Amino acid sequence: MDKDVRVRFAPSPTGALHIGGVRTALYNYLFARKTGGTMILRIEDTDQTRYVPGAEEYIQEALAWAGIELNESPWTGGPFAPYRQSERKASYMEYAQKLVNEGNAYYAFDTPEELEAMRERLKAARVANPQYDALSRMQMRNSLTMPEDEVKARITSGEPYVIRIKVPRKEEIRLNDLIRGWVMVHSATLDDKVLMKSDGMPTYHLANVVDDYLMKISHVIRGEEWLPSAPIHVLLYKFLGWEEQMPQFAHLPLILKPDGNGKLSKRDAERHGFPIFPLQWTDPNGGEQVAGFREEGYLPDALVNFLAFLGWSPGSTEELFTMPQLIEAFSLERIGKAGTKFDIDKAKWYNQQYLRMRSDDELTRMLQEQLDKNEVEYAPETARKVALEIKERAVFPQDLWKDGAVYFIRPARYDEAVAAKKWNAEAATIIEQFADAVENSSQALTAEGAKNLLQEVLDKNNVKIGRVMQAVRLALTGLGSGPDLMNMIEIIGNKETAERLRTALHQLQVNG
RNA sequence: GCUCCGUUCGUCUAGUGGUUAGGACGCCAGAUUUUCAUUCUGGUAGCAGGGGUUCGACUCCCCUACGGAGUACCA
Repeated sequence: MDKDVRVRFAPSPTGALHIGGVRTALYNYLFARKTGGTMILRIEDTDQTRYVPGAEEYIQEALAWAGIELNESPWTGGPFAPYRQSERKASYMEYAQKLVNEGNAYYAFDTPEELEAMRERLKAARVANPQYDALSRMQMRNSLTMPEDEVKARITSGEPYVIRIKVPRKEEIRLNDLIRGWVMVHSATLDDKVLMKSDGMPTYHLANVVDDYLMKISHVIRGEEWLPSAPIHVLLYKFLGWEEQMPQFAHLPLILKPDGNGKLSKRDAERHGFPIFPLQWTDPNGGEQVAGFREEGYLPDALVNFLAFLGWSPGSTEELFTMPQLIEAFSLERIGKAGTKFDIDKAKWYNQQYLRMRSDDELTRMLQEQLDKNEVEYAPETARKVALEIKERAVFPQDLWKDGAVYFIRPARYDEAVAAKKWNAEAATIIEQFADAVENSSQALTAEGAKNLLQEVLDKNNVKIGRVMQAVRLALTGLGSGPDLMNMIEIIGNKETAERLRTALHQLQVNG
């Protein structure tokens, strides 16, 4: 019988959400929607020393921006609240206690120095796997090596202690990962992980198992970095008597740096000049500011599409998928096993595709935003025409402004290389006559009208169009490249056109 | 070191014993164009290596190499 699908994304609020985290959240979300299940967000804040103010708000805003909706979370609430582990603190000790009572966990009083000494000792003895385990625990200070009343006395006297899982000495632990198949680990290679810390908080291992059980999580979809500790989690389900309710696991391939190898880091992103965080993030401590995809002009649906394809593919040759289409096509089986290098060029291509699919209204609004930001005066209908004129060549919304500025602002200077090559007496003559013709034109020039007018001038002087167009462009925009000039004349109008031509005639030296 | 995971064009990938190994990004070339971009067309380039199994392996098994992750009272 199938359980209801309930998945969770469980970030810890230690800073900005990494792009890999966004992908993990996305896969959880797609799976939940695809199966008609429930998407849950749980904040894993059991390490108070690493808590960063603002991180939670950041996570919330980032997911909302990406279009990842939450059915249950600290913000939306839900039947299994609270969704913050720090607020569930009370429940963990109960289960840890149960584990101790049943002989599956024990109290340990070792100081950090003693632990360090133990590791050194084992290393010196050339033990292959120096760790706190079945072999070494009987040499340590814990409830397995101390009389019961001494343990009690230490605890009641307030001596700090942790609770460790008692990993069986010899046992095959098997787990059927949905992406990797059967994974088998021998218990002897596992160490007695701390379950409850001396500050009374659980570690990830205990907290995630307890909460996943209590929240009736059906599938744990998380990064591959968790695979090595998954056997510990399996053991906990077993010890707690929850084997039947144990969720299915799916460990996602990692996102790697674009060159060389290794996990993608903030440093790699900076080195290559692309963001790694969905939103801009300001470190509340250092005040350091790092870029976000959103601020760099990436469209959320483009980023989502790109991210979805980083480790997953629908099996068809289509590449453009909106969120509903992703949901429709998604399946865990089609997630790859191998790590994936981050390719920003592909992300840019997606952005370009999505940008040009935006409606005329949206494109216009994007340009207007840039115009306002740059304090440029404009007529709304002009902004619209320019936006449509630029749209095919833009990758980011800010390109609309970058390439569109010439429609609103006269050239402040003229590209010297182009001037040297294309500006000559012949061109100047044509441009002068063209300026006259534009001024004398009784009606507002259309692109076609402008073209005809120019052609007349050219014919009269017996000059081919290719010889002067670049000069006209230079006169109108100051640049050597750009969108169609005749359309530009129509957009900026007769007067502006003529004035720009005159100014250029004035400013540019004729040589040759 | 130890444990686990992985390995198809530069990159993302399709491919589940018999394919000219397909697509996309990038790159290169050509066409179009008033330039650049767009668009279109074409091209470049790959099964890590070695053993098996089989009539036949990219596909299944083993080994090696290489890469990654984990190895905290962090998640």
